[in-house]
Amino acid sequence: MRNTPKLPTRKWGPSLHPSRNETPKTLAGRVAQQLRLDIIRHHLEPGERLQFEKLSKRYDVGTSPLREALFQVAAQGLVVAEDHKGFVVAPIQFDEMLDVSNLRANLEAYAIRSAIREGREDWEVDLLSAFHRLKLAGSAVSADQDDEDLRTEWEDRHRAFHYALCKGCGSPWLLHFFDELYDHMERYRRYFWKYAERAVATDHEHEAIMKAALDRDEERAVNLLQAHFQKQARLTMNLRKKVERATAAAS
Amino acid sequence: MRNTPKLPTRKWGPSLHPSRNETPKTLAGRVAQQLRLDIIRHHLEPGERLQFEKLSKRYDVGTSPLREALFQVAAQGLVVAEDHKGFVVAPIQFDEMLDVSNLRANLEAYAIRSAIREGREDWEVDLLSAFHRLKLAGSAVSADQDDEDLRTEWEDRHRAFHYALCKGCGSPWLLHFFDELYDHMERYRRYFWKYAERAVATDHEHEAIMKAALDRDEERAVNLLQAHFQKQARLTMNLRKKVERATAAAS
DNA sequence: CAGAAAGAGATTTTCGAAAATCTTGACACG
DNA sequence: CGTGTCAAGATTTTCGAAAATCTCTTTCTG
Repeated sequence: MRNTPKLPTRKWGPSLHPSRNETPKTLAGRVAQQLRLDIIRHHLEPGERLQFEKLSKRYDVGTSPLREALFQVAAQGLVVAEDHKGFVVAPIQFDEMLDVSNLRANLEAYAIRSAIREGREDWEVDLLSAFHRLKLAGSAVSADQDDEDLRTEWEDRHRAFHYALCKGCGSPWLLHFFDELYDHMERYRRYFWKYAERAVATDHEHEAIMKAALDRDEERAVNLLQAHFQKQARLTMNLRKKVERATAAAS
Repeated sequence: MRNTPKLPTRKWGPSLHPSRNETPKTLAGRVAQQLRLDIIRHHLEPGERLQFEKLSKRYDVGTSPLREALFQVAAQGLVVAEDHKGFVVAPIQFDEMLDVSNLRANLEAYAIRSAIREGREDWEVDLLSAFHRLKLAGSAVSADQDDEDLRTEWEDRHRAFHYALCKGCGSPWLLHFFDELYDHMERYRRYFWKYAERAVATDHEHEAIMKAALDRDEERAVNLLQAHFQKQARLTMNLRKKVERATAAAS
């Protein structure tokens, strides 16, 4: 045993979404996180130009960390960068939303299959508790449909539930892609809050999926999941028409 | 028609892998590209520390563009960043390689299904020509198995072939993930050149997949594709043992 | 001798200004 | 009237040095 190389903290996998883990210790990292949230929650408008002077003031940082943050978020697609022309908040595009949704459906179906085959005990436990947390948030939201914070809490738990579903698959790369896609999905979903009627009840769908997963019934679980996504897609299509009518009428 | 908003250059989708499109106009972008290549082609060792002074000299740039480049590549997972401790070339890890391979198998299967259903004429044409280019490179390589440039040319065309296979699916996000994963895969494959016997003939496998795709035979195409990946996975497992024996013997 | 504290040196991170590039609008020309 | 050129202003990109953080060795203490 010559030289014991100091063991790395994380096991392996892509260097992962910095956002959901812990708060970064550098300015750049923290700004990147804030930027992500501001975009997902529409505190920055889709298509808005992100000028350095403005952002510098807004986040109270110099150009270097700002620039680094912007690149981090750009790599994820939430902002788009053009050389020598600066950065722009990614536009809202329905086609992209459907693309993201379809990919998620495929990815999660794949994940759930692996999880059902290989998921260990703690996967089941986590999944169960994630569902209950989601359910609680769900009833809170339906009690007061316009409370922003409640809604945000529900969003977080909804993400956590789907994440828990996938987690058992044991594929860091898949979970990484999950995070990236979910950020976009959440952004789109929040966009629609402005236009849509609220709170489509989906608790029982989630419950059914979870039960199938815990029963280790691969086909049933995947079918329910696919149906879950297809329903979302249908709703999206309807909203699309609605929104397009609304914006057309406004001009 | 009040104000015609100037039409954006790219249609939609994630702001995509800057690497394969065109050379960036900023220093940071160019350095990022170079960095990617240097890592994929093992001009920078796995696990190697990337210090600013060294890299500054190597690429002849200041800290700002270097830092930005590093973040771009880190977002892709080819380098890992740790706050206040700098950047490191992502280590080689067999488990991760299998993960990447499995995900690719799933993603490409999904893509090929969509492509077969929705792919237009130009998809078929591109696929056919990509295959021929691959085949030519293949025979060049088998004629001289140790020529680095030939090998690199083959790699590029191999990527192009798989890309062409997926391209018809019309999902920018999927193609984005494809690029990211393929970079890692290529890196691993090149890593094994050092240890493995060369040039496993796979032309006929590629040809069979392509034919099935052009016949629009979904099931056949997907099955062949899966088999293609499984074969790779088996080879990888064997190599893994080999390499581990080799490195164990060396210490 | 083990373990904590402190300081020097190395390295990363951030800042502010200089350089490079893009945009806009005025002006000249066909 | 449309088109191309040029300069001024706005904005992004890059540089080099200052500030902050980490690492490693030494020293001190129990």
